[in-house]
Amino acid sequence: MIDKVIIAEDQEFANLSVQKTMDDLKVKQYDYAFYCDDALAKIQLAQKKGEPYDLLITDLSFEDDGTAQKINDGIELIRAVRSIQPGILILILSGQYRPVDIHNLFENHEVDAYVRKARHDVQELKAAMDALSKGQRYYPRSLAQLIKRSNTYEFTEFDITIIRLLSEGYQQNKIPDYLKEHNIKPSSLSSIEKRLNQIREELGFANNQQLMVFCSNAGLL
Amino acid sequence: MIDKVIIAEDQEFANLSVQKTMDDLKVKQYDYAFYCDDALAKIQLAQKKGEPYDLLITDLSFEDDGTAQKINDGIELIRAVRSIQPGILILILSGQYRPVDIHNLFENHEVDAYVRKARHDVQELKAAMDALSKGQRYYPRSLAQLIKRSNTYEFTEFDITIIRLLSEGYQQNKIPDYLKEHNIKPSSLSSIEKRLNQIREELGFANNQQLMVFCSNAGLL
DNA sequence: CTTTTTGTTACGGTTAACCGTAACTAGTGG
DNA sequence: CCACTAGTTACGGTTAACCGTAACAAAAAG
Repeated sequence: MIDKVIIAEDQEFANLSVQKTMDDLKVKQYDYAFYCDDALAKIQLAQKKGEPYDLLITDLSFEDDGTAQKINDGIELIRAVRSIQPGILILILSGQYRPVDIHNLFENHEVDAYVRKARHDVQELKAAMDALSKGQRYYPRSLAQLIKRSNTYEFTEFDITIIRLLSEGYQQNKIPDYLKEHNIKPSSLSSIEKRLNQIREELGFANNQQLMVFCSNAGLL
Repeated sequence: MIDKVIIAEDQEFANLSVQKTMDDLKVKQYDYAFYCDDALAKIQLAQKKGEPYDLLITDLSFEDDGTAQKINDGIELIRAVRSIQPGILILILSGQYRPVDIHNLFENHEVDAYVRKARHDVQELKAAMDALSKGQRYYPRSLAQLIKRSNTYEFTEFDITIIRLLSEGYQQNKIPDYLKEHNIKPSSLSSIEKRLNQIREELGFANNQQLMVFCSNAGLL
């Protein structure tokens, strides 16, 4: 059973509605936080007291307002939480498609459920909670399809570096210098050209501009 | 006074919380819709009955689920509503920065208030409602700054066409053919080159890839 | 230690993109 | 009707990007 829940969500609208849903579901105890740091602190404290949370419901993107925070991102929060309480259930509640991030979460089995802030999100959340309480995971299949479709291709760290540099206005023939300075393994112009060529071919893109837009939309940059 | 409100918001979480806020603010009557078409129909009906809404609270992006809809976008909804009830107040409630869209809304004075789904959105919404009931507009200044910063440059329709074609993988020297086919006025390769050059210069970009990412982030494509 | 495989780099030819200049066109105003 | 201006187009030279091939290096397999 899921008796104790912590909600990390910076949007007040969403936070409130999730709380209300917890009421509807008769969850015995839940707390909420608007900042990752606060959520992490509460989880840590509960853990020390021997009354750990069963489930973390968290957004992926947190907005930076004035107050300085150590953690300002859902992914980082998840990693931090997993390091202090590996067994906690994690439910992602996110508004944006961030195919790359989500793909990683899927791959590493770091999360147990995913609910999008979308048309029937309340029902989705209830269904997810139901699945979790039965020991199941919960991924809407629409999401799984999206991931597959938009991220068949596996970008390496090297790829992302190149693409990032291009998106910052670097010229291809100046990238080798940058790579050498930063001790990145393949650093020749040939390697860069070959890699870009391969990526374009596999994704069926005609030019780099198309690739850039794709990566931008996928949240790679 | 704002006595009668219609809420158009597809996210159930947000819709619920807005309703709750209307309760808190003692708004006499409010209705809600999860689809643009539904919202528009309600506005039309109320208008005919001689009991028009004072305020429309709407999201900008609506998700396409199975059900076919005539209107599937906040901007379109606003235009449609304005055409049948020009005097209605409009409050945007949006999660994403869409600099281009928002910039247009600002420019054309089509909206009366803007609230972002973010950290203190409930207070923001209450403050916006307060301003509106006093006959004022409500734009958070953080947003105004963002607009200015990210959209100094004014893209023409021609610019956007070119950029769109490039983002779809068109080669520059094939774009003239496309333009001629579609009877778009400047159609020579020279014009395209010159325009791109000018845009890059004004925005301080070194290559097209950088421009593409910028346009993608600005929501131009 | 050799062979094979895999990956990286170097080089040259080709194509596309870039950039300046000049010719041409259309619209404006005298 | 003739300048004048702004915008468009045509052209040629330069640079960057693309692409194939072969040499080379490093790791894996024999």
